[in-house]
Amino acid sequence: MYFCVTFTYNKMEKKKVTLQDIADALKLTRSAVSKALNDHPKMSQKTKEAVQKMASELNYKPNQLAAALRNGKSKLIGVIVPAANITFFSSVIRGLEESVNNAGYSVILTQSHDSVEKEKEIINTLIESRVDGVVAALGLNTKDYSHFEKLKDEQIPLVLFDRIIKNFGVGTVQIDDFKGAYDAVSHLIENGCKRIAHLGGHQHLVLYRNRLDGYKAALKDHGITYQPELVNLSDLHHEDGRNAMQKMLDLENAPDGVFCSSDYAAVGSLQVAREKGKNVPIDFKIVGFSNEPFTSYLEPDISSVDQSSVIMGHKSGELILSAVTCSDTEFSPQNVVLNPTLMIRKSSKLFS
Amino acid sequence: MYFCVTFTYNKMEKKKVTLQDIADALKLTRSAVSKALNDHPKMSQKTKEAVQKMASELNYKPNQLAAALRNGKSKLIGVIVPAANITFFSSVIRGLEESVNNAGYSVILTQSHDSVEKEKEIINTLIESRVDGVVAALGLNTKDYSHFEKLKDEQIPLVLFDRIIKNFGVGTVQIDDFKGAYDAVSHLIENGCKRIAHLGGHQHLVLYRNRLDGYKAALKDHGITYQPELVNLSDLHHEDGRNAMQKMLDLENAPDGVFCSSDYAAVGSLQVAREKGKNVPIDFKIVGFSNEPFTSYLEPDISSVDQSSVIMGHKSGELILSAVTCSDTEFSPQNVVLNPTLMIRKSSKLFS
DNA sequence: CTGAAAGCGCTTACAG
DNA sequence: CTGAAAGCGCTTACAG
Repeated sequence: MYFCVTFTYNKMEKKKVTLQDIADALKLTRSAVSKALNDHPKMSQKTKEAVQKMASELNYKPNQLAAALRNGKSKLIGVIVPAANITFFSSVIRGLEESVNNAGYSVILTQSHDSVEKEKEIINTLIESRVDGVVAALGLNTKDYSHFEKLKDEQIPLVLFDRIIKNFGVGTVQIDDFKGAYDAVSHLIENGCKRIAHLGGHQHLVLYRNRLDGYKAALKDHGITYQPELVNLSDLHHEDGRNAMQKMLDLENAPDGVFCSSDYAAVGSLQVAREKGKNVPIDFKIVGFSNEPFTSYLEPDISSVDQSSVIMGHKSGELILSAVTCSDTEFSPQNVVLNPTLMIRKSSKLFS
Repeated sequence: MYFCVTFTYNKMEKKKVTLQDIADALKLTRSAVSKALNDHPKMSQKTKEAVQKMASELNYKPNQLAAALRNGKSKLIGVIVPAANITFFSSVIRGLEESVNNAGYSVILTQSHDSVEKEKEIINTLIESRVDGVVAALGLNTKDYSHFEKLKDEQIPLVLFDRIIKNFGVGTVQIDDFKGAYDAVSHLIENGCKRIAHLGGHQHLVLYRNRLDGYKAALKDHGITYQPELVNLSDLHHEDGRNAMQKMLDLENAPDGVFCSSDYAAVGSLQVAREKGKNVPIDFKIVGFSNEPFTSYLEPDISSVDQSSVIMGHKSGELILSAVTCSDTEFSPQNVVLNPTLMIRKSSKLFS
C-alpha cells in the first residue's frame, strides 16, 4: 500500500526557558516578570520593556498548561460534531475556529460518529481536559441527554447548533428550518408543482420536525392536501434519496416535484428521476437543503436552501465566548435563529 | 439577520473534586490515590478497588491540565490546515482525529487560511499550548520554513502531509503524485486523446511539481511532444479552471482532453467545454484530482485520482504518535507515500 | 504495600 | 512600584 524512506535525527533534551530564567537574567523575581509580561498596571514601563526584550531574546514561550492550571481556565473550546468531513459541519467548524481563535481560544475537535457511547466518552474527555466551553451538534441517535447534563453539573457552558435540544437551557444556534422548508415548497408550488414529495430526516431531531412542518404548512397555505405517502423519512444519504425516489416515481400518482431535507438525497432524486426518463425541471422539480457547493456544479444545478453554515459557526463561537467570559452569576444563554436563503437554480424553475 | 430568545439560569460556583477529596474520604494520601487510579503495580488490589469506587461516587474527573503540567506532556496534537472546510482537508482531519483519539490524544484544530503570518502565529500558540506533536499541510504561499524550524527547536515532532517540505527531516505522508498524474494522462491517451492540457498548481509546492512531472513523463512515454501552451498553472479553484479552459479551447490547435490537478478546476473545465459546444467525453475528455464526492454526482461523472484522504489522516496520526511516544534519543521520521487510484468515470471513457 | 515531600510553571493576594 | 509566599492538581522518586 505504501513504502517508507527513513532516516534518523538526534533527539536531545533541551531545557525549556521559564519565567525564572528571565527573572534570573534580569535580577528580578518571577512575580515581577509575570506581571510585566501580562501588562500589569502597577509595573514600570522600564521593567516591562526590559522583560519583553529578554523574553524574546531567550525565546521564552509561556507554558499555557501552567497558566491554565493556575487560572482555572484553559482557553480551550471543545467541539463535538458527528463527522468532520461532512461539508456542513466542516463549514461550521471553519467559522467557529475563526471566531474563537480571534479571542485567543483554541478548538479541540472531536467526532461522535453519531454514536451515543462515543458522545459520552468525548464529554468525559472534554471535562477532563478542562475545556472552558463546549459547542456541539447532536448525534443522529442521541435521544437521551444525560451526558450533556454533566456539562451543566461541571458548570461548563454549552452551545448547541443545528441539531439542538429544545428548552435545555443552553445557547443554541440554528436556522429557521420551518421557514426554509416553507419557502422551498412554496417556490415549487409557484413553479407549477401539484404533487410535491418530501424526503425528510428522523423526527426525533427538532430540525427535521420543523422542516416537515414547514412543508405541511406551505401545502396547506396553497390549498394542497397533505399526502402521507409522499413523505419518506430516512438518514438522507445519497442512497436513501435514490431508494425513496425509486418507489415514489413508481406510484400511480407520482409526484411532480420533491423537497429534500438534504442535498445528498436531492442528487439521488435527480439521478433516479433522470433514469426514469423525467426531464428535470420540466417534468419534475427538485429543491435540496444545505446548499452544498456541489449543487451548483450539477447540470441542471440544484436549487437548495442555504443555511449559512460558516456564519452559524461564527455565531456559535460568539455565543460560547460570551458564556465563557461572562462573570455574572446570572447568565442568559441566547437562542439564535438564522434566516435561511433559498438559492434558486435550474432544477426547480419553470422556464430554465 | 436573526432574532434571539433569552432566559437566565443561575451560575453558582461548585468545588471540583480532587485527588485530595478521595484521599480524605478514604483516609489515604493523595499519592496513594494517584497510584491506585493509574493502576500502579505496587498497589494492593483492595485499595485500587476502594479508590475506583470512591472516585466514581464522588464523580471525580482527573484534571488533565495538572497531569499535563506535571508529566511534561499534554496529550494534545496540533493540526494546521489551510481551511477546515475543504473536503480533502476535512477528510484528513477526520482520519487523523480518529487515529490519535484511539490512543488517548486530543486534536487542536487550527487554520492558516494560506497565510504565512497566520501560520507563524499558530505555531507559537501551539508551542505555548505545549502540544506533544504537530501535523500540518503547508499554506499555498509558504516558501520560507523558519517557523516550522521552531518546532524542531522546541523538540516538538512534526508530520507534514500532502503539502510537504522536501528533505526537512520530519515525517511526511503524501500520495505518489507523479504516479497519479502519470496514470491519469496515460489513461487519457489510451482513450484517444492526442493533445492533452494540464491545469496545474503552483510549482513551489512539491506535489504540484510531481504532478506536472508525471504529466510530462506520460506524454513522453507515449511519444507525444510536450507543448508548454497546453499547461496552465493557478490556484486551481473552480474559476481558475474556467478561465484556463476558456483560453485553451480558443487555441487554434485546441486540446482534446485535460488533466486537472484539482476537481474544482475539472468541473470548471467541464462547464466551459460544454458551453463551447463540446460533447464530453466524445470531443473532450477530463480527469480531475482528489476524487471529491461531487465528481461522481455530475453528469457525466468526472474521472479523478483518489488520494485516499481519510487514510492519509490515519497514517499521519500513526506517524505523529510514534514520534511522540518514541523514547529513543535517535528517532527516524518516516516518509510514507500512498498509492493513488484512478477512478475512471464517464468524463474520460472512449465509449461511455 | 504505603506515605511525605518536592516540584511541574504559572499567577495573585498580600505585605512592604 | 516590587518581592516573598502560597497554591492550582497532579505524579514520582525516595524512604520506610
